[in-house]
Amino acid sequence: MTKTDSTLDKPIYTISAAAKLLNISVHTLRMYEREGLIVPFKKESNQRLYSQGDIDRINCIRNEINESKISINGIKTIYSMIPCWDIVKCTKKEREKCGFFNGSNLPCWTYNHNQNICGTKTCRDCIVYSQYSECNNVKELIKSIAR
Amino acid sequence: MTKTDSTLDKPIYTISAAAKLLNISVHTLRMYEREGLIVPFKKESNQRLYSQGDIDRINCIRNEINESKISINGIKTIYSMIPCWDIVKCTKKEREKCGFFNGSNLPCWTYNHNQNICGTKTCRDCIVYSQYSECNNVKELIKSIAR
DNA sequence: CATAGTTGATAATTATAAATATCAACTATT
DNA sequence: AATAGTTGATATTTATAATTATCAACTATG
Repeated sequence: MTKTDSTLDKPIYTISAAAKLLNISVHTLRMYEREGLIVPFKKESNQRLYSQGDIDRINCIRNEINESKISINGIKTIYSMIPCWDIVKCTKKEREKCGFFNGSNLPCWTYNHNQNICGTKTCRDCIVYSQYSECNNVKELIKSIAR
Repeated sequence: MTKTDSTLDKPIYTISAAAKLLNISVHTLRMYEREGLIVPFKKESNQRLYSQGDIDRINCIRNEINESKISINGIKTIYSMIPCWDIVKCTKKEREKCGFFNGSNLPCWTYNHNQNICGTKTCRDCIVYSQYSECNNVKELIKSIAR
C-alpha cells in the first residue's frame, strides 16, 4: 500500500470537521449514511470519523445530486449496479444464494450479507466500497466486466 | 414475429389518447420525449403516435419516478448503462469510435450515432430500445454480459 | 468536572424537479 | 370550411426531495 493510500483511508475528521470541509450540515452527513451512500468509520463509542477518501467520495455524491440532478434513490440504484460479484470473484454458487446479486436495487454495502462470501467483513474495508464505487464511474466498471 | 409482438409495436394512440390511458397530461408526455426517455412514432406530419409497448414503457418510467423516487436524470443515467454494444454486437473498433460507448451518461438512443454501427437506423426500431430497456431491469442486463 | 461536540429522532424549512397551464400557429378529419 | 386535436415554446403551479433546525441525552477531552 502506498503512503497516499493510507493517508486517504485514515479516519481523522469528526463529523463537524467533515461538515465544515464539505460546507454542509452534520445532519446531511448522517442522512447520507442512513440512506446508505456512505459508511464512515465508527469508534467504539459510536462516534463517526471521516477520512480524506470519505470527503472525496461525498464531494462526488454531492456533485451528482446538485449538478447532475440525480436523486439519492437514483444514486442508490446506480450503486446497486456495481458488479461486486465480479470484483470480489464470487463463485456461481455464492451468487445463487446472494440476495444482493439476486435483485437488490440498493448498494451492496447496505445489504446484510453475512450468509455469503463477504461474511462479517466490514464493508468500509472492502475494495468494492473503497475503490470501486465512484458514483460517476459505474458505467466504466460495467464495461470492464464484459466478455 | 408473433401476433403479440406486432400488436405491442403498432403505433395506434394519439398523444391525447395515450395521456388519457396513462392519466397524465400531453405536456408530460412531450417532456419525457424531450428528456430522451421515450421515442414515439412520428407520422410524416410530425404527429406522435404511441403503441401499447410505449404505454407499458411509460408506466414503468412513471413507477420509477413516483414510487422508487428516481429523478428523470437518474433514469437517464441508468439507461446509459444498458450495454447496447453487447446487445448489437459492436466490434472493438466500432466501440473505439463510438461517443456513446466512450462516456455518455445519456441513453444511447439520444446519442447521434450515424457515424457508428447504428448508422441511420431509427432507434425506436432498435432492439436495444424496444426490447432491452425496461427501466427497472438494467441490473439483469449487466449480469447477463459478465464473463 | 466542565465545555464542546456528539448521538438519534422528530419537525420545519427550502429548493427545485415534475407536472400543468397558456398561447398562437399548424394539421387531421368529417 | 369548420371543429377538434396537434405542434412547440414559455410561464406557472404543485409536489416533494433535500436540507436544516431543534431537542434532550450522552460522550470526548483538556
